[in-house]
Amino acid sequence: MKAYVSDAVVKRLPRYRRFLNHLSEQGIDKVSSKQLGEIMDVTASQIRQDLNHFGGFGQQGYGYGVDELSERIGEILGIDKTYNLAFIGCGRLGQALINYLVANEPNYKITALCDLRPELIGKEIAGVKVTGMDEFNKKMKSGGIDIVVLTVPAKQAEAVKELIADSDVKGVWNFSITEMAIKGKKVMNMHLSDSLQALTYYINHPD
Amino acid sequence: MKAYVSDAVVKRLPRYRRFLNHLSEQGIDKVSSKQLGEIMDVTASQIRQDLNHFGGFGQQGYGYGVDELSERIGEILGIDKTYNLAFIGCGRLGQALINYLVANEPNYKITALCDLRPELIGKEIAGVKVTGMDEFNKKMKSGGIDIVVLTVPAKQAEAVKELIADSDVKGVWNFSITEMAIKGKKVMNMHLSDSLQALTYYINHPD
DNA sequence: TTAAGATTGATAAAAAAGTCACACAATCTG
DNA sequence: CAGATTGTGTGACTTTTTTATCAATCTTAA
Repeated sequence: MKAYVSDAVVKRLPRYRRFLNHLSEQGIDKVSSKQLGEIMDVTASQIRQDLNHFGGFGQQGYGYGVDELSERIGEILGIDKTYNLAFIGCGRLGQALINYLVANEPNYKITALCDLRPELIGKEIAGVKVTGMDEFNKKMKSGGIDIVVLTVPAKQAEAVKELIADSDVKGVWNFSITEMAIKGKKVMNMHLSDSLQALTYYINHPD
Repeated sequence: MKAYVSDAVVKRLPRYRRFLNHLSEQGIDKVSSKQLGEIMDVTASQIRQDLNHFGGFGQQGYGYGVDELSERIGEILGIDKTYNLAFIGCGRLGQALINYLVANEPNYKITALCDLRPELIGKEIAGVKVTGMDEFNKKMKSGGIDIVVLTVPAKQAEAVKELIADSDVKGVWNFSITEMAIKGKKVMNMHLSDSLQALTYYINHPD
């Protein structure tokens, strides 16, 4: 078990898992680092080295058990445990993400929802009632929320920064245009349009 | 003008632009690389070196004009020109993205929409009618679509791969779980849940 | 108008981070 | 037992980031 794991490795873990799950769906139950590398377009070396950060999951002369490795990577990521999510902003994007998580990521529990728009307050989404900010603040302060998902305009994102900073929330999945950095909290800034703009660059600069 | 620009630089360009636009909104019209670096938490050197790939946009002894630099970066990215987008999949995520683009990115024109679900076909979103696949195929083949946005389940994503490969589409903004690589097309694989899983890792491994 | 100070554009070089190839004992499969 | 493949380490290599220069030239204030 290595002490430090680089961002590059962490980012690759979910990708390994995705390909492993795909193999599993195809009924394939074992895979060597060489085979997996060919499918994923990375070197066998890198796969073995990445996994080596966390210990040995394979068997010499055999390879890796597809389901087992997927599960182990899940444990490394911590996605075998459950997490309570609070959504700030329940517009189209918020609802799309809720929808997506309910369908694909059962370990992320939708626990609290809020929005400023009166027409959304009181509405039930994925079995959870949308509340206004006052009630939501109380819920945040009473604890138990692990991750906040921010799907609000930049201005409102700024406004809830302090609320998050004062809570025991551990992470923020930030889809707002604002870039967040909150002391003591992990923030994943998504910036969807950045990626569209980068794609646009590449479209205009084919090699 | 340098020949090769690394991915890392391209990815930073939209971020520079975001911060510049934020400064502009605050009424600030000039900024030095040093100041900008402090705000963005990067070194002044990196900013100057990144921009140096594309030519000089600043003035000695003065700094950079905020609006001008933002505009220039926009030109480098190519987002000063307009692009025609086709959406494959008009569920919640598709609609959320359409909504977002209409509000924030006027140069990306929603041109064609399709979905398999009968209840969506015929519906109008952002002034464009959702069609079934047959009609959509025709539209794709007749050309003029620059970017396809994929917001469908993995299975359907696989099915449209060929359609995209045979079209004159230049890029794919892929939100499906499938990882795409299409010869001659630029693909930006989004994989939202990968980032949530990486965030989960960091929550469990605070430093 | 002029001098002082600031800042860019450009280049080079050093440092850090990340990737890859190779090696080989250990040990599993068949 | 033969063949395959992992776990692990090492070193080379590539890519990216950072630091350091310094002439050119702009702004600003006197």
